[in-house]
Amino acid sequence: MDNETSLRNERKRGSGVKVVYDILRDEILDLELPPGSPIDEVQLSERFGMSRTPIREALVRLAGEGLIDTLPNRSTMVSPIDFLNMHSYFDALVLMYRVTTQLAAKYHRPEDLEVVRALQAEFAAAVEAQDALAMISTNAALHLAIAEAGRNPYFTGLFTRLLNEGRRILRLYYQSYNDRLPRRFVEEHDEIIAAVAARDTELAERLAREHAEQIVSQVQKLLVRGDRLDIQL
Amino acid sequence: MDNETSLRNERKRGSGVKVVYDILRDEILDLELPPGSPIDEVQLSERFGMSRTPIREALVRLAGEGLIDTLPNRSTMVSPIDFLNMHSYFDALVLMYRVTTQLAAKYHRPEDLEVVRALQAEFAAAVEAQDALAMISTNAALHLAIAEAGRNPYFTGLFTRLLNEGRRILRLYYQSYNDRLPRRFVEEHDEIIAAVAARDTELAERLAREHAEQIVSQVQKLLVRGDRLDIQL
DNA sequence: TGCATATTTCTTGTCGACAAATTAAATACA
DNA sequence: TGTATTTAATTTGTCGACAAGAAATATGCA
Repeated sequence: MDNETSLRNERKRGSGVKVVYDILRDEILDLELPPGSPIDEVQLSERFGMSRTPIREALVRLAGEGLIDTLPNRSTMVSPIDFLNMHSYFDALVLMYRVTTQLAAKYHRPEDLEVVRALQAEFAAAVEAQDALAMISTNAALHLAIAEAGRNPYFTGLFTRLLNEGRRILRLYYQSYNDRLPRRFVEEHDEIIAAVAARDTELAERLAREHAEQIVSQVQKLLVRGDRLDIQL
Repeated sequence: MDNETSLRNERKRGSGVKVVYDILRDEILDLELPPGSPIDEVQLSERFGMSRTPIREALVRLAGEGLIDTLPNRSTMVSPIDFLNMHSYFDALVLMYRVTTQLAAKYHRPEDLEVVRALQAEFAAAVEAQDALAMISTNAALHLAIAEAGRNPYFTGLFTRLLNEGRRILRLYYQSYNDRLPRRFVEEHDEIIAAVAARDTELAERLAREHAEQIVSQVQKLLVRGDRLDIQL
């Protein structure tokens, strides 16, 4: 990728770290860098046309979010997906779905709903177009927008992290996303948004819970199928 | 502190970052570095007797946990405590109390309870000795041990962060911790531990919730009092 | 040939120095 | 005297180089 190194001289001071961080983060979440991939600092510094210092800073941040694992004095690699403790993940995901949606119903402002509805339209379009990748990302963006409307940075922070992890997992199985299930998700989204708009916290929470459990059970099915196919990570 | 610089030559490769990180983290949480304090890299590098590189790495990690704020190309400082959005904090704290205790009741193993009971004994001793600082730290350690028994790293991660934040807040008001309220906490802890040991998830969750709300309402009283005293941060 | 030891290679961790951005100080001007 | 502009000083961001630790390779010995 020489268009990255060519940016060497026109780069603003301090922006280098963010660029590297963003690109690597996306590549990890999109599985372009699959779990277990070795991360070589000099290689990256050559690729991005900068010294190892900003690269290392980006890597430290990625490690802080659990996206890469660093073995002291030894290699660093993309974090494996922990299929063994997946139930922990699902527990946390469902709870964050519930609580962020509930808080959104409580604290949202009119302008929040505009963003949410726009993203829901994008999600519906992705479903209509059978674009599984777009479904995954717009779905995450939608639920994150709802969470933002709840205005609790602690929950949105954890939820962001969980949705990112989910992006990696779903990426593995996006082929299986071609049945009619996504249409049901569109309807459920509409119901959730309506409950949020009506400030019905109880209903919003219940719908979010059912929606989340729906997704989880679906993903779990995919995981079981994956295990049978001996997918290794 | 020359005993820190004197470690210059006997330092193991790679340990420098951890040392700086741990020390700064404690100093921030104990309010030895109060919110808003400027963080100077060269000053720290002189203090710890190492170059700016490992110092910066430690600072990046601290920034990742929200303990310091970095202004690009400008100074970096200890993060202020956000009193305006305190309710977000309390919401998250109460929920984590509830969910981690509930999971502990579900998933704990016998050896977990030994650790928990030992920490509860420490907490009781701190209460008996009227040592407010020890109360704060042993209380956090106790609840974190309970959370660990629940075996959900996502929840324990967020809970750790929240308890740390709480350490900073309580530190502000530890003088006010001299009434008989802590004794009640000891009893509540005993009840919670008993419910966890009995694997009564519902009871454990309810007790944890009441316990957490107890603490929150108490801290809120302190905060109101603090505002009246015009404490600035 | 098989195994232990020594050597080389490779990657990371740390360092000192320089350059850019910002703030503080100093100077010029009305 | 007060304000605007220029200059100096301070602090961060980046760089290239070196050293330490671990892995890979080569060497020595039975």
